[in-house]
Amino acid sequence: MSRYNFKLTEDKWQKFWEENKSFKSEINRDKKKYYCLEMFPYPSGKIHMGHVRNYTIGDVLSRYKKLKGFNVLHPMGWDAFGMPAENAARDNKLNPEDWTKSNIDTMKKQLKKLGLSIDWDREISTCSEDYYKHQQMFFLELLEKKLVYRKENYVNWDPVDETVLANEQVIDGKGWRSGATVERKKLSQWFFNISKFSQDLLDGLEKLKTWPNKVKTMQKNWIGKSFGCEIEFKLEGDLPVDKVKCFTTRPDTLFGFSFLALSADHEISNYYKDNKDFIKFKEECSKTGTTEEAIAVGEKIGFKTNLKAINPLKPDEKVPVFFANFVLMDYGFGAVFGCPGHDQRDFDFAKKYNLDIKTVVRPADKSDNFKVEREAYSGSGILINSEFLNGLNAPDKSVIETIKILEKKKLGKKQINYRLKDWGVSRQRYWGCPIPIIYDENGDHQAVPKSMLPVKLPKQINLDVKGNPLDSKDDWKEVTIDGKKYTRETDTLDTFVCSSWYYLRFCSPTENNYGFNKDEIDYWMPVDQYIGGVEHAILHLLYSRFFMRAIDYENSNFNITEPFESLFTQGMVCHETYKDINNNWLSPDEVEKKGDRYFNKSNGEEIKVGPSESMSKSKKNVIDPEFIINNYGADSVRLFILSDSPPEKDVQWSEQGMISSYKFIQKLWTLHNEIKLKINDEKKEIFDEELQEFTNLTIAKITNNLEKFNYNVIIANMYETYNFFVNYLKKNNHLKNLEENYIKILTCFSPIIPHFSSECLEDLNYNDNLSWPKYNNALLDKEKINVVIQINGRKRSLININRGISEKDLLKLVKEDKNCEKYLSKKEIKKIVYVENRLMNILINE
RNA sequence: GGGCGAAUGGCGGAACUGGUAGACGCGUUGGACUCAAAAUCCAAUAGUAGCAAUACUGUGAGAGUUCGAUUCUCUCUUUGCCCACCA
Repeated sequence: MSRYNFKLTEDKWQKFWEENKSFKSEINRDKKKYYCLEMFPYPSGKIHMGHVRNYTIGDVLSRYKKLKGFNVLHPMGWDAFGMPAENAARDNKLNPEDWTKSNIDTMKKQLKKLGLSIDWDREISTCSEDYYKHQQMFFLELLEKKLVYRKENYVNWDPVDETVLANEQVIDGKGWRSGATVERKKLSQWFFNISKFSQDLLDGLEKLKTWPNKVKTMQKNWIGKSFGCEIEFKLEGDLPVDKVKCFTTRPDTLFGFSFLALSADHEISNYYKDNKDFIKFKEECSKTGTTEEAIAVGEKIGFKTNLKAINPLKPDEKVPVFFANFVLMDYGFGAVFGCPGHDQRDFDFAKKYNLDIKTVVRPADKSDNFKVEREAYSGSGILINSEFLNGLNAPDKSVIETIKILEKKKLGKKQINYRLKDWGVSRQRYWGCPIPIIYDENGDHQAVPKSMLPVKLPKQINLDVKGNPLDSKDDWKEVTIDGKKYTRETDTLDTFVCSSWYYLRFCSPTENNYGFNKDEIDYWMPVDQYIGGVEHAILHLLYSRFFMRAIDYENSNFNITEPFESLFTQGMVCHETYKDINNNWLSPDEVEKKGDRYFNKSNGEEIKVGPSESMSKSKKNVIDPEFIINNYGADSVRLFILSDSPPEKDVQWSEQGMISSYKFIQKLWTLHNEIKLKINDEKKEIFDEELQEFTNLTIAKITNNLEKFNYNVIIANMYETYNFFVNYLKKNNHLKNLEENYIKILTCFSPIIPHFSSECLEDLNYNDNLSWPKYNNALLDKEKINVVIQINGRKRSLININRGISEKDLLKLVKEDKNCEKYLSKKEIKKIVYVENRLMNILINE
């Protein structure tokens, strides 16, 4: 017998699958479809371990479903637009397209080495004209449906690079590249009206039974529905404004009203734009750190106006009006009614500016003399000091009652508010999908005629300019249509737009007239299982859910509204981090372990070992998958990446673990050859029940664990199976039923280690067309079973009996049992709990 | 500040619907093979006591429900993740 040569075997099968188009998927209405999708990768250069984990999980599922008889769609593509390409191209004097395409080539080869069951004929890339053409059409469609609009909005502006920065590019308030202090700047940008679907997106979550609750909760919070009331406050003062609207969830505390706070961007601020103190105040506001935490914890500051606001329920009561840094312009109406007694933030503000703190809610167990002192009381209770509202239960009853009263008096009305904001999709970047809009000489926008789509990105581009490179590309920017001159929109679309509909494109990747073909969509959609990182729990998934609704809005193309039927979020791949004495990060292959200590390979210095963290280039704690695949083989890598932790949790990369997976494949090969010998044995006469039972149980376990994503347990089942066979074959020969059972076992292993299984099956003259073995439920219950005997709840013995023995007969055996005898003799039995075939608990007097 | 999880040997983790806690792997220890090492194979491995049979303790802490709790309920501790001045 020769050693298992993973290189030859894996190459052979990968070639076989490719040449035979083993994973090609076509509509077949006689079969049930299964659409398995993993989040497509960004072509950053090389695949990383996170990809290996993600795509292995998806591949196991796809292969399993295929064996189960489903018509499986398992595609792969590239999320190919984005900033890294632009940066890398500028740094290396390349073209973003060339950089991206070469990365795709590399990564595609690497992914193929994993032996994934992917239909590569459906490969798509979002940076191809063929893809973004349809995206531009969608954009124009949404524009027609008024789901796209243009408005002014604040952006992070880098004054040195003259460019817009994404939030993650702002580090400590400074631009990541230039180091210049980032400014807020108003720019006119394109928006998708996602907030129109707030309620619908919220309701849709209810239908997603197999999404992790964690993700659903995050989306729910992100949408942020709150029930309350809009109230109009009359203003008095020396300005030509006489009223302002506020949104509140607690109108019932209106008698605790002691100030009104406006956002510094509120329209009333226009009257103060030349006021020196106000300008100073605004500057002060922008100083408090930029991190969200700093803003949340930061000091509350205000600017007092000469205005007075009138309490609508108590017209003789007038309170001061402030501008305050904690009031957000884009939530509610950019104005808050302050009730310091029952809101901590208002309380802090009132303390600082010496405003009244009125108590209008008391806890149920306190008297009406209760007074808010050290901190606001925001719990439930009873309304007090509130005239006609006194005695109401707060907040449940009192809020509804108050709204009724306000509505009757025409002072306000019930309102539901959402935190979800419209999606700004403009990016001042070159490497993205061009927005198909042109501006005429008056600056008015209009759609690029559909016949002129796609608006192609210019191939030649100078990236060494300030701001958006497209802005400087005059020969591209200026167009003449029917003799009229226009200027193109130079903003490109957020890459999240590309990934919001790619799952539709996979269904009909070559459809030329439209983004998808309805027949194909009807057959393949929705995605039955979507798999990816939890970092996309909010934006990507919400945008995709929005996009399905938006495309369907007023069209009704689809029978479905939710794109992803099930969602699985896998954990990250982690590794220890290493630092030398100068606090420089070191990569694992620069480090050598001797005993419990670690040393730098090149100079022998001792290394500090840090905590295990998600693999990242910046911390250098990365393991290159290609290197590992070349060394140990794809099956070993697949085995290891699944073995150590449940797929939804983080997994710790371990060289030891990797080696042991490699060895396991070798051991399986040795076992295979032993089994083959015994299968070819001439004298096959014994039909063994134990083997039959074991195989049946194993199939049951693996099947159930596959269904529940307990992939780590499947690896344990595989080891168990190996151990069983090794011991079993030592004792048993001339087996008639060995071949049949072994083939079933190999089939069960094949989703995890497909190359190895295919090789073994072929070695025994079985072809690839096997189906998933069924297990027999009846056979799961063995004749002879162990029953636990407890005495007063403590395990005292284990008795091997025939299934279904009566309580009486078992008790007899128990009394004879030497372990139980000493506890039971001369003791009175008070009670017996008998769970058939499982356990007997005998209660006695001690 | 708000929300959602998690806590089991030296480590990663198993445990169906409340019914034998610690499957499987790593590590460690001992042994076989070898001139030796690697590889491989065999055995042991929660803790305490014991030669052993066995007994007691044990799933973050404390209570509760139950014949019986890793699993259900309550309180607390620690920890992770997400969101964050959302009116």
